[in-house]
Amino acid sequence: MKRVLKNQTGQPVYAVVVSYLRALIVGGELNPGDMLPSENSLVSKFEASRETVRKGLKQLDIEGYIYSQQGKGYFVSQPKHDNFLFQFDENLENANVNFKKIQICNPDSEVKAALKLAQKKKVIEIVKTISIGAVIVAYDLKYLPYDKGQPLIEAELQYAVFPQIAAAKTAPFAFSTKMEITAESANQELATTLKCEVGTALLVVKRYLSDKDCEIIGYGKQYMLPPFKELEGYSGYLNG
Amino acid sequence: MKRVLKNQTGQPVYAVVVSYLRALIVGGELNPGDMLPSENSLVSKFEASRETVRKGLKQLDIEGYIYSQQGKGYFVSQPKHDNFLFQFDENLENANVNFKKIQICNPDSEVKAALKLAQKKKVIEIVKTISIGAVIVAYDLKYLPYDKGQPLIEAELQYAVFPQIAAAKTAPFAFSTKMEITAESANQELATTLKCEVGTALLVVKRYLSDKDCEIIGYGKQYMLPPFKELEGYSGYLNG
DNA sequence: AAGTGGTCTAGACCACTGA
DNA sequence: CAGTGGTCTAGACCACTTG
Repeated sequence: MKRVLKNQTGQPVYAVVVSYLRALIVGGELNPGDMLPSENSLVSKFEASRETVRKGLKQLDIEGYIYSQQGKGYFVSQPKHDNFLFQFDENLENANVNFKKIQICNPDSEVKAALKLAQKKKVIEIVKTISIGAVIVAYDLKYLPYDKGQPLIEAELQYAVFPQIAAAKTAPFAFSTKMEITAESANQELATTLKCEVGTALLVVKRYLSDKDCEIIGYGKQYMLPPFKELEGYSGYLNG
Repeated sequence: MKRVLKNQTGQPVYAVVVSYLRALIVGGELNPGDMLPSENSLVSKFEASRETVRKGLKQLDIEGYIYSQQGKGYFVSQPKHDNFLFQFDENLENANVNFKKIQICNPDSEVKAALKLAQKKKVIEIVKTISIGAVIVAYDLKYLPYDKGQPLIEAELQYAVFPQIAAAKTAPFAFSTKMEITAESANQELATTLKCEVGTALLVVKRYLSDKDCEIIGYGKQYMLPPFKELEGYSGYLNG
């Protein structure tokens, strides 16, 4: 293959390789399952070293466009349009956090199950509401296993966000979270708290925090009042 | 620095570098904001070439543990525990898709707004329900702009999933999706369709498909009946 | 055996940062 | 200025796949 592109723009050579191949894929000239040109032919085309070409191919791999099979070649991936990335802000930006209470209590059956607690163990409950201006948009509950004699540092827990609370117990990278999203009708208590009518459909986000041994270290539940608080996610390619 | 680890396992050298540094981060010896050893000191420690060390550092970058700043060094990232990855299966596995109807119609104001349509333009509406055994768990609506004279290929659209429909109009990688999640109470029509009571809280997923010019090429809305259909997402590290 | 990708090296030059 | 990371090379050896 003859070289087809010059590096006029000051872009690194590997970035030119990326742009060239990504354009073929996004443009539909190369489709899922198709084989890409071999490393060696790209080396000729771009008059670059093999490692440079590989750097570009690695980038496309990271971005999800291609994958490689040793001994065979590089292939265009099946696009994953079912994977969505969400950013869940426990406290919305420009929202006020209204701390309600913090206490040590006996968990109800839901919380006990979520935290996988032994029979008699108590939990720390942290309750707050989130509001925008005068409108209450969410009601937030968090539960942590309570170790006997452990001091209860209200000041630290009041405004802390869930991952911070967990990070206090383990290293910042040593835990993961599972989230469940569902819908519930507001009962009397929720309706009073959120100042909505009984029966209003609420968006519910449950979070389970686990440490690296997969022990559950926290359970949280947030009731969100549409349309004031909803969730947004994104899926897609079109990078670069 | 002296070399600390031998490659006894047959692992590539760069993978040893990754394991070594990741253990420091997950173990809490290196914390967000901390500077990592320089490339050259890792070269000495592992008796590897600079490119090999860089390959390992690149891997940790991809995994979200570290980032680099030219002229300064590598640093431990702030963990992002707010980012969740969801897989939204339009049709659940082991579920039955019950095709309801497909028609060309005038959009109501919601659909017109979602598709950003000109005044008189018509849309294709595709309606189906999803059930598990005898239980209807979701009601699915999709809307596509209708171009005059365009043939309506029912057979192709009946069981197609949204990304497939979109891919027919553009290249497989040339579009992206935005998703909104909210909750709604079942009205009379939804209650009848989903065989639930009026007022039941439903989970609602809206999807907006856009091509690479950011033109909206499809709008979908799915009403999901908890607890039969909900959503699950994951956030976390602990890789490797 | 020929072609593919996977790992690794020893060196080069550059751009950027901070003392 | 010395030290950092960013790009790039020309070659080597290996493991894997296919004819």
